[in-house]
Amino acid sequence: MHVPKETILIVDDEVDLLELIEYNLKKAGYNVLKAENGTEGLRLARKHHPDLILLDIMMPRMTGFEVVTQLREDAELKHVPVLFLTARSDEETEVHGLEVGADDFLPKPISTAKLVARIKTALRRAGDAPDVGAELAVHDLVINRERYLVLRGSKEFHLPRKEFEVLHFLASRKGKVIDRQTLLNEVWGANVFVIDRTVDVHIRKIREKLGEQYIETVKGVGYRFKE
Amino acid sequence: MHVPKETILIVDDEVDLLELIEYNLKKAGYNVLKAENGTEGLRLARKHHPDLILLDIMMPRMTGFEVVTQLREDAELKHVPVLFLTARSDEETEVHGLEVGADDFLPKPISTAKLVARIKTALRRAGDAPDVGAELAVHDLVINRERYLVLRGSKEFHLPRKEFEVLHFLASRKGKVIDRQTLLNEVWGANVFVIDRTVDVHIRKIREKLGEQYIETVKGVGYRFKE
DNA sequence: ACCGCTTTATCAACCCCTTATCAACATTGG
DNA sequence: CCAATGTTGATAAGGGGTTGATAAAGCGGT
Repeated sequence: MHVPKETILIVDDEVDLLELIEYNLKKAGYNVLKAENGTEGLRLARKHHPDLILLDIMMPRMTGFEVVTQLREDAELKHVPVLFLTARSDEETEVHGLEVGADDFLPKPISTAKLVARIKTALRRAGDAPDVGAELAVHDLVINRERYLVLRGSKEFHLPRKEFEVLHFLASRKGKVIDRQTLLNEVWGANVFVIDRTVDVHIRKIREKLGEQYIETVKGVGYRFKE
Repeated sequence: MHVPKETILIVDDEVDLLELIEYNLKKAGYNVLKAENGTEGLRLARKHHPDLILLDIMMPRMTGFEVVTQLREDAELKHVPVLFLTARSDEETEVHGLEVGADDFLPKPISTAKLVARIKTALRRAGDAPDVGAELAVHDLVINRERYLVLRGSKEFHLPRKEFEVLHFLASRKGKVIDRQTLLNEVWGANVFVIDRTVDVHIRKIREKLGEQYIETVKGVGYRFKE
């Protein structure tokens, strides 16, 4: 069994440190992406979906806090663990960092052993989350996330992105009733200005293509993928 | 809407510190369980399923490491977040602690603000994981809130929203008599203009579907879920 | 211009609340 | 002790309003 290496994004404006950490993490077996400021970090995160992000707080133009805030609003990135790495270790900063949605708060400098231990821990936790693999088999369907494709037997269904994401989200939590707001938060991303009637339309489109037998309406509450 | 407070188990052999932390966490709104050694801590954990465990490492008879190892082998407790809290802050100990399955590693002493921030973060992450505690088993019924359905054996009952909420509220307080006004406040929400005869009708609907054997009328007072 | 996402509009279903009536039981006056 | 009356809950039924389904059109990007 070959385990693909996890990818870690490091964002720090001190280039020397950036390269030192990169060296150490690569030696520990990770893929590494680098960014020298928050804007670039966000861009790389959205493009490559790293498994974890190491983030400096004090950076020109955009602080680490702002980066995390933006990450947490993005449906695709909201569950990526973020570790703050900074020389500023005053209490207020730390508390604020954790509250804004970071997963850990590490002093700078930090030994490689400690850093790797913290990274492993964060990745392990993220692995506990309902993060399904590339394929999700449910009922007589196979939902393949890599190929954006749904299979029933040998028949292929090509769903557009949002429809696919909605189906995938419901199927990955089959049995559970999901309310529209949760769907909007998880599939569309937080504070995106979208009316929740939109969800109905996507549900209907999915039912048109796959049939009525999968998604059940729970009036006044939400939708559920039948068990 | 009622939000049950999270329960935190503290395990430390220094009684003074135990009580100090207890005081601070209670003030922050948590339920607190205390244990003065690892064995007792494990016993309490298995009995009460706390939402988070604060664990000292250096304790007589059983170290924190051993406690975590045992916790991680228990299916019911393997996902409960564990925060180590200790005066020993040498690197080897910390790395080992994280590797053995702890979620965080905090120096002792620590300010209340930092401690609470770390606790919140750990609980938030745990909340992302699948939630097992959403089921309420009572009599021969299983009331599953996240699936919004009631099971008796293999038979499923789909109750509309209000009926479900009423049943769930009564069942979660089985034995207690609940008067109509309380039901209206808790299920319908405060300051909603609804006549309390409405409650009767919903009770009747529930009885029609599930039978008479669950909800008992206490004349002049309210309703009670039979024990 | 096509395609996918979102909104809007209309319609149908059904849930929730009310109302009305009846039954059970308690209370009061004779 | 009994009848009359009041109180309280059970039951049946209907209307109003909320909610979801559906069709269709607008919109923005590729």
